[in-house]
Amino acid sequence: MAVTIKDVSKDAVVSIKTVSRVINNEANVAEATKKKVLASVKKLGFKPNKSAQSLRSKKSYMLALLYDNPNKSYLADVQSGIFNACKNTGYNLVIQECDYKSNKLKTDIIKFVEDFKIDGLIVTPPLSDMEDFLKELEDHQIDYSIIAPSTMNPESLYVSSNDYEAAYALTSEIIKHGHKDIGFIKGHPKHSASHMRFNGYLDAIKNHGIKRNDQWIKQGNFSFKSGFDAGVEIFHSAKIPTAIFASNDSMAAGIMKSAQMKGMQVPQDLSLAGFDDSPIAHQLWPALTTVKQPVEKMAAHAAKILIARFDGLAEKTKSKEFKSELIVRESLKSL
Amino acid sequence: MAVTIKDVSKDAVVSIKTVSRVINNEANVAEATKKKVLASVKKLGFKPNKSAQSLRSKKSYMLALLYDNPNKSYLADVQSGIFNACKNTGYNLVIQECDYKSNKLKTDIIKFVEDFKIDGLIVTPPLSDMEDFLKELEDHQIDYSIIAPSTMNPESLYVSSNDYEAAYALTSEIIKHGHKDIGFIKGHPKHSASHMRFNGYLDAIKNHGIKRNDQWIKQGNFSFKSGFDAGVEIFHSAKIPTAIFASNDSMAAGIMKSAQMKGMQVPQDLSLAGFDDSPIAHQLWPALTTVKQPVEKMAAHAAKILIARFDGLAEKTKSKEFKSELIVRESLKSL
DNA sequence: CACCCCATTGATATCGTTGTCAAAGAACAT
DNA sequence: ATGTTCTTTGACAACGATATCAATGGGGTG
Repeated sequence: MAVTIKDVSKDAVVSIKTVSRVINNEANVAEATKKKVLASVKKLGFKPNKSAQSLRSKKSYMLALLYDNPNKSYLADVQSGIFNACKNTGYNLVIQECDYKSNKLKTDIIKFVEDFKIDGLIVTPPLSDMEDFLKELEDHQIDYSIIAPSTMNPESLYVSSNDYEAAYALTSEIIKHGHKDIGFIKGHPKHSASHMRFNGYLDAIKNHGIKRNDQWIKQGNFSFKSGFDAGVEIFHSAKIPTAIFASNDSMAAGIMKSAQMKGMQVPQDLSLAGFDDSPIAHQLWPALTTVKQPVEKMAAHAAKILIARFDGLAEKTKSKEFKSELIVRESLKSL
Repeated sequence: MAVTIKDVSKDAVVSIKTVSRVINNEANVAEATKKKVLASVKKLGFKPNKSAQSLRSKKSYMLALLYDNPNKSYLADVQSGIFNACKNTGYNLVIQECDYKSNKLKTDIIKFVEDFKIDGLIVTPPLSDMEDFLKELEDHQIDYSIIAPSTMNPESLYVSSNDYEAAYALTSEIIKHGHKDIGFIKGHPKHSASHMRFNGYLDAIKNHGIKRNDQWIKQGNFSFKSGFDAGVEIFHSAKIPTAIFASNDSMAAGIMKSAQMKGMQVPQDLSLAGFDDSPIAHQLWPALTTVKQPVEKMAAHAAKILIARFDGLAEKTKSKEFKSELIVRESLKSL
């Protein structure tokens, strides 16, 4: 039989309520009492029973990760980060796959949260970009923390990355390698990251005096196939760019394939850049020049600020922007 | 305030215990009573409170997925399968990352299970191959279900795949394409799948009258780098095989890179095959010939048999072997 | 010195289920 | 008719925490 609060109270010769006060860090407990109780807790190896706590306090100690993103490596990183943040906090994570296109999305999620008494949500793109969805959560007083928000509302909890700057930097790097004819493959239109990356690209070429050529700018959706298709289209045009910047690595891989099928060599005939530094980026040959976001750290922080809010420590941990890192690999060549 | 068992008992005019009996499908409830109660449950939208159930019944309704596997796409698939199986069962999943090399592994996991009162474990390779670890679980009477066991103990719960046969079939397919000089890259030695795949390869070449050439057989560990290194070694030898079968896709990608860096073309100069059908398999060019396992379905089944055991339905859902599927793509060429 | 206030502590009710055990009634055997 | 067994049902305790509210006592105030 496990150790209960009762055992501790006996051992420390105080009431169970006092033990409860100590383990919940409540105010108004004499320092001496606190020490005594903590000693007993340690001695007996007491761990509060989650079910009993939940039952009485109406909290589940469960966070849920909402996602609708086919990128498995991204999902794995996000999860991993959240798990690390949850460690030793008493909170646990459940994963909830969603369909952002479903018109039942809102009601389904509300129901899910209420059924499981989820304490808070961690929302990833593209759900994080759906204003009406977030509004609905607020209307139901559901706490949430956003990874990659589209607008940085100072009152909401979020972690963001500097996609615009990173795309600007990567584009500048490509230009620095002597390229002037640079294509761009846009990401999924529902992800705000797509627009930030695109704007970074646009501003970078503009500031370097390069004119935008819409023949080389294609709409993709972050999938390999959309990259491949975009490549086929671009390589069909009269003049072919010397470099292409795809909004993520999968699409860059698609372009690489379409280029190679056309008999072009990367990077000799075409330089290529992606975004995300997913596993494929370095497993391709040539390996992709790309941008690495600290996804795990971001996810961990998203979880931390959410938990901090529950525990009334909102002051200490705040929303934050994370910096990405440029990774230059073989797929980018100087002209 | 949510609907409780008390509300239902009032509405159906029975005792709360009888409601409890009905929702737990206990025996010895008159058919008429059962109907009456179920009607009230539906009418009021009653959902048992998990915390209260857990507290009283000493069950957490939580399964844990144990893994120590760098393959993110595999992890995502396994998870996804388990989540699907959990849906509507009342069970939830928590993920636990492990370090199979840690000497604290056993005690850590036991502690984890006891702290969180985990009802059952789903164990993936390479943990599933550690006999002593599994023994320890049994000694502590912890229920578990294995994905890809090394030995199929009829008394334990498991889902397996026919790695041997699949490797045999794939090797035969390579031979059918006219290849006689076929290299092989072994997987991580701690994964039983590695040996099954290797044996499939060995038996296939033997039965086709091909002699084993140990210069073309290299030890890998499922990582891209180990594949790359193996490729470098092989291509360094006097005679180079016309085809290489790597025990997974990442290693095949590594070989592809090392081949291309040597100026060899795949599949013109070298045919290549992988295993797993991970995302990279079709994002490479040429796309990899490989073997696809129904990982999601397997994981779902692993969860199902575990839950069935808890619910005393062990008879209906049993351990099972799943069949893999050969996927022939561009990387394999006829000589 | 009497009074009040506030910090500290504890007795007990409570959360929403399941477990125990006994009672009531039906069914069957003698 | 009586005793026995089995099925069905309910009253109440119990799980292990937190919440409420009252009791206690030390310190400050007039």
